Amino acid sequence: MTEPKTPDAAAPTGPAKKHPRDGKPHATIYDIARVAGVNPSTVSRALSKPGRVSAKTQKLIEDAAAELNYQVNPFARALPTGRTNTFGLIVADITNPTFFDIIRGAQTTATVRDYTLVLAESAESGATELTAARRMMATVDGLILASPRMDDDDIRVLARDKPVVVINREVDGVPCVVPDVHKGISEAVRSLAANGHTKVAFVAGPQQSWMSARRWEGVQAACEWSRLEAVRLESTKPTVDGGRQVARDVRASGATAVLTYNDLLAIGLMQELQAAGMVVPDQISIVGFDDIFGADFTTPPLTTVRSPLGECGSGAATLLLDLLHGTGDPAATLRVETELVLRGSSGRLLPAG
Amino acid sequence: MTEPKTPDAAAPTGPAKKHPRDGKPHATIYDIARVAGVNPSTVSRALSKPGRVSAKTQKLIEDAAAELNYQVNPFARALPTGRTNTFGLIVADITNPTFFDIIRGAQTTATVRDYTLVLAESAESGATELTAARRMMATVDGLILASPRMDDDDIRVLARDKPVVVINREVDGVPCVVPDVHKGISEAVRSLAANGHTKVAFVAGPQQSWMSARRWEGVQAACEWSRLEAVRLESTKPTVDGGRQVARDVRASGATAVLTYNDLLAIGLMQELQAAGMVVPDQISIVGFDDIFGADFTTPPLTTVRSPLGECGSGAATLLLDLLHGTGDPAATLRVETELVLRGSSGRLLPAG
DNA sequence: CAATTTTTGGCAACCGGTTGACAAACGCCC
DNA sequence: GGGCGTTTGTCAACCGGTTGCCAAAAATTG
Repeated sequence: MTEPKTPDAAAPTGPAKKHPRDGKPHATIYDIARVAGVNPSTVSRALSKPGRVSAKTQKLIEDAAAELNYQVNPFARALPTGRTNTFGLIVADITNPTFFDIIRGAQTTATVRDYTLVLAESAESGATELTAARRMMATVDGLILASPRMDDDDIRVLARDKPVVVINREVDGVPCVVPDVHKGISEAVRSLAANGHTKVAFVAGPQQSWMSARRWEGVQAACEWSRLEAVRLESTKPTVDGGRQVARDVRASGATAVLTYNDLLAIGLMQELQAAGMVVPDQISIVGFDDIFGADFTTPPLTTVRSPLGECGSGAATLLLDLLHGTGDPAATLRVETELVLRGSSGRLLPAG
Repeated sequence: MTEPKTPDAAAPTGPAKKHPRDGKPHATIYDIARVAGVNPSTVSRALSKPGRVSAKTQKLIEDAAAELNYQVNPFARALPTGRTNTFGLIVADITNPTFFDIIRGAQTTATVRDYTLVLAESAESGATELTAARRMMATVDGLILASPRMDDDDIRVLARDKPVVVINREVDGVPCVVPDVHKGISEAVRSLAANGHTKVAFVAGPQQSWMSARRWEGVQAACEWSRLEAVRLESTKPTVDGGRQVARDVRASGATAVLTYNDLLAIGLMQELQAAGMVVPDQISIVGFDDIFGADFTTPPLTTVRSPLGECGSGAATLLLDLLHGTGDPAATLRVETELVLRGSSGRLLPAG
């Protein structure tokens, strides 16, 4: 490049390769071997293969390691073995609180099982997601995809390389964690029917969302069973803002109860309807999905079909870790139960007046 | 351990070392070298040192790499160089939405600058935090500590090893990103004074929280300036639940306006006071801190002193990355501005009646 | 006490890149 | 065409662990 040639002017603070920043380089197994008076390979075994060396040398080595306060170099270990004790989690959108709980669940399980979590997001784009996934694949032992936007086939290709677990979607041949919408939705619809509602609107989520399709199916089925009329409305995006925007369609639909693809839509919708002077739930009932953080901050607090998101995250992590350790079914689907959380935003319809 | 001795029963699916799961092992620079008819080191240079090889061989090598769809092995690269293109972020509590925005900001910046973010949490414990930090240090190029709970000295020790940036706290000699509470708080207190309040309570956060101390100082100073009385109340924990618990102390204090250490406390407090029949803001004004996600879901929506958390996250990441690339001041403090977000939970005190 | 089995530790190759030193090849000028 | 400086590519050592194989040492047995 355009660098001056004077060699001694090159390194200002001179971060000599190995020395992290200041003083001494980190201790290696060779240092330990020297201190303990044994061979490096013996140190390696003492530190990773329990029972392979005699108790005496074990102690010798451990003492030396402690003295030098040795820490394994994860890269040196990963290079020959391929194991990193790390797994990746890719979410569609970090902005979306749905994923907060999933992240938390996965993170917790990771820590407990002595793994490290690496996080990435796909910005709701299948292409970005695939890129992120590919990049991650190189550094992790396995991957969790939460609400993936990429094709089934892409997922399967990834899964051939290393264990992959999918959340909120079912992909043939890949282990999945999916909330079973049935119970929660039928509870919700039955509750609405019992409160005198006859026409229910469903505000759908993104087109590519597998989950949105399942929820609409569930709503249709439950409405049919309870002999309610169900109409589907589209949203522009699955956010609070999207909820506000769909408000006029909701009013135009003539439905007296609304289920939305997720809580954010429900919250935005409720805000907009209230701003227009409607009273919730007297004039319209609103039911969300997921029971995200903050769903009970609203007035009235939001009735919602709870998906145990934290459980999804930790369940997926457990599935993955089991897979990594050889136990666990490589094509198991973990179904978690949904349930209605009845709060104030749904209830009996008051006669107009 | 208690493992059976039969050696051939050990590997059920027998994952042959290198082969990820199924077929062929990944391509290496040696493979590329063979295909392109050059030396491996030439391949290495072509792929990482732009301009070091001739355009002709460059192309030759790139084609071969594309054909074999080569991906560098990050471990092999990290081993000699020590660089990983990864940095860590440790937050006190993933449950706490304050950190959501910080995570998001950091993550975004990381992606833009082609870094990977590794996440960990400390469960609000200084000891856990230090352990997590130590563990991470080995695998990352740098570290961001958000609202750290460990000692200043521990932080400085870490910072000697690799670049560290701290959010929400000031540590001498370590680059920090801190919201400057002054502007936001004085706006808030002035607004309260203008609305006829004379006695203000501050609900404090965790003892070890540097930020809580700064906020209390800020409130005291601003109250003095506006000639309001300020009292300090303690909370058990900085959560919605903690907010509920502190409600009786708040009533007992006789204050007509409350500032809380964070929004969660404010939300919990408001819920509890409303449940007890008090009207917000007619009987009591409530002001939170941070403007977290969901702060505007409440009724009335929460007035709060906004800290630009996303900006903190991205700012810290930028600081760190600059440090890693040699630019950037190793002891700079980035101050971000706070501001009052006036919503419905604060206002004029109505005469009792 | 010798013979045999089991432990235990050492040797050396390997994982897949990076990099300093050096030599061959090249372009340029007189 | 010889002398000189610059590219460009090669060699070989190295990063720090892991692991198969073997021999020495220790424990067990007849």
